[in-house]
Amino acid sequence: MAQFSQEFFKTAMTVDNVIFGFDEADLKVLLIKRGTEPYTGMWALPGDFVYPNEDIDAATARILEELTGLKNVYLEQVRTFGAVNRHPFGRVVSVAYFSLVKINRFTISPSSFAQKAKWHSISKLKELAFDHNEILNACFQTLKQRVRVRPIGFELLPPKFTLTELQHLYEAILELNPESGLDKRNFRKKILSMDFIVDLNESQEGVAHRPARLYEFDKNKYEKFVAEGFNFEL
Amino acid sequence: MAQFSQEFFKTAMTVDNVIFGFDEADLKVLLIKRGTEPYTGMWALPGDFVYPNEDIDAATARILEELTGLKNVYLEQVRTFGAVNRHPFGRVVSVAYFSLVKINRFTISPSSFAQKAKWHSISKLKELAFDHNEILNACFQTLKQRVRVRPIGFELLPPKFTLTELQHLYEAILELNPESGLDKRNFRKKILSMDFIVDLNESQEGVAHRPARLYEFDKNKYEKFVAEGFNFEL
DNA sequence: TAACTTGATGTAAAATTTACACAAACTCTT
DNA sequence: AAGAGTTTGTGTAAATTTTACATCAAGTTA
Repeated sequence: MAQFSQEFFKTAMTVDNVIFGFDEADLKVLLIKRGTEPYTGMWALPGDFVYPNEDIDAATARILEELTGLKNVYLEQVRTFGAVNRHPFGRVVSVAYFSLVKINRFTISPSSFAQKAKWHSISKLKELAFDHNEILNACFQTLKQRVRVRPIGFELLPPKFTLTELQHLYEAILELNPESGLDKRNFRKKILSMDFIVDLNESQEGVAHRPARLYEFDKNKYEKFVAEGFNFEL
Repeated sequence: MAQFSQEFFKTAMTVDNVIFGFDEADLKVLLIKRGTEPYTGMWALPGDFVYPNEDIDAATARILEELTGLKNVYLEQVRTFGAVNRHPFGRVVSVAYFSLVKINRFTISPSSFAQKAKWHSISKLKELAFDHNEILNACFQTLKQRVRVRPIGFELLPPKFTLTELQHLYEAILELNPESGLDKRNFRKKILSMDFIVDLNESQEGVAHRPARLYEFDKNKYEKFVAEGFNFEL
């Protein structure tokens, strides 16, 4: 084993956060336009250095709050990227996270460090700064897996949602094309068999067709079922 | 965003590796007895600093090879632990990996950095150095999930194995007690329906009972099936 | 009031999962 | 060499889950 030595204390840590949002029928990612070297002017994941006295999770929550104003957001660590030459200015190791936000519940903070920030459809991404394409992709794959086995999709929807919205969300995340998509009746059967998705006895208003019923995700009920051995699976 | 500054280049990176092995009926972890400060004399995960010009994956492979002599081992990154005070000597961020080895295919290297290394049953672990209990636990949970959905259990078995051995392996990893365990006939039915687990037409020798047939995992066949859309699931 | 759009709903067939018990093959002991 | 001891290997029926599929209902707009 290497001797304990100051020689090893020369790495910089960053976090990069893949912020997912869902808008109508599209899964989106919030990217910033870089205002500083390197990769100035390119789109990149929002991220920052981890401060010396800051936990890594906290750094991620911090940049998310700076950018969106949101606290208590769903956040999950995915993987750490530390290839020797991934950053042109030195050894910079980045811990990747993804987070799930309700896209219409906030406006991107203008006072933010980002020169410019914008939602991008996941299906139309260009080349990003650093190894951010790779990071984004790893986070997307993890989201795909998680969403089938944990009830986290709701984090992307408004508190009251219709079953069609929920279905479209899953189809977007799982990249199911319209017709190999999920069967409407079977989807609803499965969802409604989960008693923590509760019918609010309210309807949509102002739509030019039969209004859909509204539902909400009851987290407390969900946790109670889990404690009794229930296992979410889509 | 913080200005780019040398102030951030003061972190040390380590890797810690949860090396799993399977012996008879028990899932085990290879731990070392620490010979240096801090936590001298305590059991810990094998790990080391990441060198300035070394990729993180490579550092993990290096310490694994130093300790076991093995190359080309199954290795998976799990999560990064970076709580501010996790290391008493400074900011040390650790990337956790697990690896799967065939426990009888090597002897622990005496020329290793470890004062002493020993296999420990996963079910009887004491207190470990640093946050290594937490790390070990995270890796074990990840293994539990992975093993149901990827054919990695074979990495822990000799190249030729019996179906009973395979079943015991799964029971150990999934922590199924003998009788809520897997049904023998159903387990074999499922395994044998996967055509990449091939009957070698050989039998055990020297056992004091009916000898079992030997099988092997055919990775090429498996990958062919995957390419055709097959999805492993136990 | 007719046309348009999306919402809501049930059933039968197919596939998968579960539960379960006994004869076969080998070694060891006497 | 016969019997005891131990683990291997195998099939079927019932229960459950998954799949495929079409029509009427409830609103708005022209």
